Amino acid sequence: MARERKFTNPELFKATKLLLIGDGYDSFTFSKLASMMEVSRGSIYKYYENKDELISAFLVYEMNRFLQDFNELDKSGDFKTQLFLVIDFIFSHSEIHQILEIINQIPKKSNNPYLSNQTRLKTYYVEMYKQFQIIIEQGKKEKVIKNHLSNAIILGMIFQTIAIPNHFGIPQDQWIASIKEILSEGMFTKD
Amino acid sequence: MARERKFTNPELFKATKLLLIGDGYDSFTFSKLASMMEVSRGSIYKYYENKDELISAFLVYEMNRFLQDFNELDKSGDFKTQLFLVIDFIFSHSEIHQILEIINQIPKKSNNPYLSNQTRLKTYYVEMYKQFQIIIEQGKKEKVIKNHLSNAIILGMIFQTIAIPNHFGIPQDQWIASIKEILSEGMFTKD
DNA sequence: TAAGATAATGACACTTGTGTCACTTTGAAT
DNA sequence: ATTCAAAGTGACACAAGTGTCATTATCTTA
Repeated sequence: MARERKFTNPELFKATKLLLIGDGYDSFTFSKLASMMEVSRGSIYKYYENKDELISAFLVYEMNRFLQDFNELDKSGDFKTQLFLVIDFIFSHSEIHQILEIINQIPKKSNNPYLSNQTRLKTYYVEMYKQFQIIIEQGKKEKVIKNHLSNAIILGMIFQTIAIPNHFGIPQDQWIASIKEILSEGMFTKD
Repeated sequence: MARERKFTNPELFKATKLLLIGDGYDSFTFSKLASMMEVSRGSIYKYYENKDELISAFLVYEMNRFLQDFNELDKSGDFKTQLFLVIDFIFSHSEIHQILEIINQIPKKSNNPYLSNQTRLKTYYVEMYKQFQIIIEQGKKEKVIKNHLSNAIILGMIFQTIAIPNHFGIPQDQWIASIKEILSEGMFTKD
């Protein structure tokens, strides 16, 4: 017994993603979003009180999907296969790097009373880290990964590499192959 | 036969750097800068037409200093020593990563007639790349660096690593040592 | 087909930043 | 001491984003 909605939440998030990845957090405005959705700006306020609330909800949505996809990865196979599978996975979800950066750009306000999206985001973050830690620990146990390297640096290196700008347009598969090689064996020749 | 200035250019750039590195390009405003310098906003307009012009000038200034410092590095010693010297250097100038990112955030306008700061910035960028390329090429000639890895990816890996967030507060020297090790020998144990 | 619940709209008041400029202040040179 | 060029100021008009809300539109169901 009500009017039909002109847009769904997933549609909203799709447009949000485009704007966020294209222009970044600061340039994101309800005006742009509304005109992209061909909807009045006021209507968005019916569902989200402001920019930060919408973006938080969007990030939760994205992280959720990311973790879900990650959990569906094939967990069989030896460690090396699994590590490379994970690297491929991260590359095929390369927006995750920008998304994680946006999380830190949302100003922390002490407004929401109970479990706000902000807190939930942190939970997801920790959850993601745990998942990766498990794999790394396994690698160390199997003595494939050097034991004296901290998990933090290994995780950091893997995540950071997806953000390396490919200025010279090297083909994606060659690019990824090189990264895998450097991460595992380094850039030096064997002596 | 004129009044004394309340602030010098280097002072202006110092404050600019603080604001840019702290809050990023988008949040940078003349208001904040003026209040940080304890000067009226209008006075800054005496020297720079707008935010973009000031930031361009600042970036030129910073890149200049960076390249100058870089050129003063000890160029003797074998390749490995030199590479590690460069990595140490980049880490001790870790703001360079954020500065390079800001360059891409300045909107490109077709206003300035001749050699604008924007073009000069590109020149510096290319210049910097050349300097590093030379070292890498030498490494390849000396057969220390694997020949089949593209310079782009080697440079990218080195630069990107300085931006890895050290969430767990691992001591700087241990952190850098790990990065050097991974970059050169990888994270896998020798089989 | 009329009711009424919900969706959407657009105008309003407010905030923050921008760029300009007539005016005031300052201090070195005469 | 006076002059005056350059430095500095703050008010003004404008632009763009924000959040609100009375009003209008649309769809379902009874």
